[in-house]
Amino acid sequence: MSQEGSPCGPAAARAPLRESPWRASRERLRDRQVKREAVIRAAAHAFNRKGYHNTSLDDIAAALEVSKPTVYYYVSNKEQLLFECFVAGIEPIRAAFREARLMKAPARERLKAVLRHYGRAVASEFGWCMVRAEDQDLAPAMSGHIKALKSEIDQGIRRLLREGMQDGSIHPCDPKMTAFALAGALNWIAHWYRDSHSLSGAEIAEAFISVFESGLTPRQSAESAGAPRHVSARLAR
Amino acid sequence: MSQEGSPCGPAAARAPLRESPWRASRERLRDRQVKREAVIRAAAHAFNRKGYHNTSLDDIAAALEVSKPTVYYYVSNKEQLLFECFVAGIEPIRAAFREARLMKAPARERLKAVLRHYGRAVASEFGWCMVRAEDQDLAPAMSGHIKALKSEIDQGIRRLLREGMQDGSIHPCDPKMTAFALAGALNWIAHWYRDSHSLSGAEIAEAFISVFESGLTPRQSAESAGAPRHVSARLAR
DNA sequence: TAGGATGGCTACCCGCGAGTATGATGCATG
DNA sequence: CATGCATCATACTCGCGGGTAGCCATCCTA
Repeated sequence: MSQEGSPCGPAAARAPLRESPWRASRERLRDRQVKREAVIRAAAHAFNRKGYHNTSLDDIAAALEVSKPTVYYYVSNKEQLLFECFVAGIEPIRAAFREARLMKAPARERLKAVLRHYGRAVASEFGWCMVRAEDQDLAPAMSGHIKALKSEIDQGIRRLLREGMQDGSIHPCDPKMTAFALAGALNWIAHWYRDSHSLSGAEIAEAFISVFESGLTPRQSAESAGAPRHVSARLAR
Repeated sequence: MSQEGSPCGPAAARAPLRESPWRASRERLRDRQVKREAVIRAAAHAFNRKGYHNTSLDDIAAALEVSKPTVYYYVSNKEQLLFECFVAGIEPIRAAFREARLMKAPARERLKAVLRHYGRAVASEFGWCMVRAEDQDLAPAMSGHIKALKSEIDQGIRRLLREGMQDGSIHPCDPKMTAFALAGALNWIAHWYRDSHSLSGAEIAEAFISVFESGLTPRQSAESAGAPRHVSARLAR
């Protein structure tokens, strides 16, 4: 996805047999897919910079140096464009959950692995669209899809939290609220990560995870410097 | 702000002297202020439900059972309406910082106090507007104001974190990233708190704070139930 | 080389919504 | 009663932007 020169697997594999009469048409199909993705990426960038409502399809077309009907040739309407960006943003997170399910490790480690991917996804070029795809902006059908996908993520986090509380790797907590807190913190990355790209998505995720993991209260099992003296563990009330 | 019957101080104080020829005009002025606030609250509610861009001024006028020019009689334009909602949302947080500055307690407690107010503010009727007031949607002037106010909050949190690390009440951490994580989690409340009002803003803030405070990793200084056994402190890497 | 499929452009339609011109009503003052 | 100010409604302008109609170019296939 970093450059357009990434041919999707099957088409590239069958490229050698040039005698097929369908070669050209398959190539065109692949070209079309590449262009379609370019449109979606251009939309994502525009939404990033100016927001969904402040981006016109003329803007997107201009960024691609084509005209508006060309954009409409690849996507049916603006709403679908947002939806595609959303899916592109959220898919890596779903993949992270599938991956985590195969890990044989305590739930806290599996959760951390998911959150790492989550953070990277939010900091990616589709992060903004994923995070900010509002049900208010979309017709009921798409809104339903998006809600379902978001809920899937949310439930996945809650499940990992519950599993962690069972296997003892996670401190007892309210899974719902905790999942909201974790996801919220990570989602919010999309709001401030546009201009200041001083850190990579992975680095941000790592920093956040370390906060989530140990919390604000100092631990006497000092693993860093710090000298909590007159304030030891829990102070008031 | 909870009801319209809250007369601002000075006007109410001078109400007894009815002989003043300016009484009527002052009363009208107060009425005007009350109505203006009603307009702003109506706007906030509409923005809550449908978002800024999907709310027309006709909608707001209809909600107030007046016509559009009436709305324009109290505010100069839509953008200013959003700005007023933003300020109404963020002001309690600024107040919380001022209040915290007077507290004589470890920084972690002062921070918690601020975060409690923060959470309540985000869950308030202006929370959505405060959180979602985009610089992209506003002219440079207002955008600058908003950015400054947001930055003020951010810097305030960072300062409390640093102070906490100095007085030993807060675990060593990167103040910038940690502030982002805290504010992000709380900001995100505005996204899911619209429909499901099962918890109050204060309750949510409390739940979040307990997550931030102790983190996910179980502590052997068990203050809750739970039996972290085979996984004691820090597991891998 | 004809004919169809693919890909693209110019030029348009049209509705929505921000903002306004104009004037009516009512109330206080003189 | 006349004047003036405050308040609000009807009815409008107008530009932006989503979406489309219709036409042209190219290239593959027969």
